[in-house]
Amino acid sequence: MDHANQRNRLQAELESRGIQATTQRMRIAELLFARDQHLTAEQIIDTLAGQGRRVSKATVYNTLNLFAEKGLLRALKVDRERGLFDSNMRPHYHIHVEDTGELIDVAPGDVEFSRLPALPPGTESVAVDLVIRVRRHGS
Amino acid sequence: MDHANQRNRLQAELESRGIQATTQRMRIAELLFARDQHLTAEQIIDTLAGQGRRVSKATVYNTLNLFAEKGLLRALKVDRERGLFDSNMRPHYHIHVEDTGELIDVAPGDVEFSRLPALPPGTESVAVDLVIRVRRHGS
DNA sequence: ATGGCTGCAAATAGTTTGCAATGAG
DNA sequence: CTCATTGCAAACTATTTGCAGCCAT
Repeated sequence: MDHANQRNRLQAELESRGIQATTQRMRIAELLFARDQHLTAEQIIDTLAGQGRRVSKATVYNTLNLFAEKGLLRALKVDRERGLFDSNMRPHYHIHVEDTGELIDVAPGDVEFSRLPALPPGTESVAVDLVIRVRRHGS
Repeated sequence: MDHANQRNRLQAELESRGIQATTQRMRIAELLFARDQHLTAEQIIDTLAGQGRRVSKATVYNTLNLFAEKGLLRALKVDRERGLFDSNMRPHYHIHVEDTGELIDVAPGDVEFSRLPALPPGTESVAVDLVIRVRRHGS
């Protein structure tokens, strides 16, 4: 009962954050949290549709925003055109390959800061977003 | 003739990059390059309008994209809603104050990396975008 | 019954584009 | 004169919202 176990764990996770584990939300959660990944709203809609598990655009967006607000995923804004939702909440960084649009995860251990700026008084750091933009040689 | 000097320098800069220094482009350039700053397209339109130097939305966007393409400014995508155009092309980083939307420049010397990831083979780094997101304590 | 959730379609916001008129060299 | 640029309005895209019906409790 591995799959059912996974579902139960997910459901418990949602409910522990005050999110009702409805059918549609569970479908989205199962897809997103199957592994660390970054997906667009459209990819989620299309993937679910391809599985015969249609969820409306409005519900997908509402759910993604709800999840992000509740700390289950992180909304990324790497390129101008689309938003990404990252199911990996552990600290990590990204490499953005501009030629392909590909977004590669960088393990937190692969980046180290020996110096960081003082923050404005009265504020605390919420996140450190690092995106290394790369391009194929000579393009 | 300091102001005229500044204009001439700007005009030469545009032309050296193959950009015709038209009236509208010069207005936008004078505003943007007066100092290091990040402006939205709307702020530029409104500021120019307030000076009685109306430039159409289409031209503002076309010009900003052209400037960015030619390496005169950098398009930033810090929050989901609006794009920013940064007139400071020197390497630097940002602190984003989430409560206010404010974007603060961080001098390059205030950040130091003691470790960075290997890049995908065949690619070279174009930029390193670092945004430290902060929030007022307890908000 | 009640209140939240879903889906549709319409609305919104930022940005882009087609095209006729205008401007620069 | 010729070609690039401008401005208008319409188009577009991603995302959000109003609201009626639905579902679960």
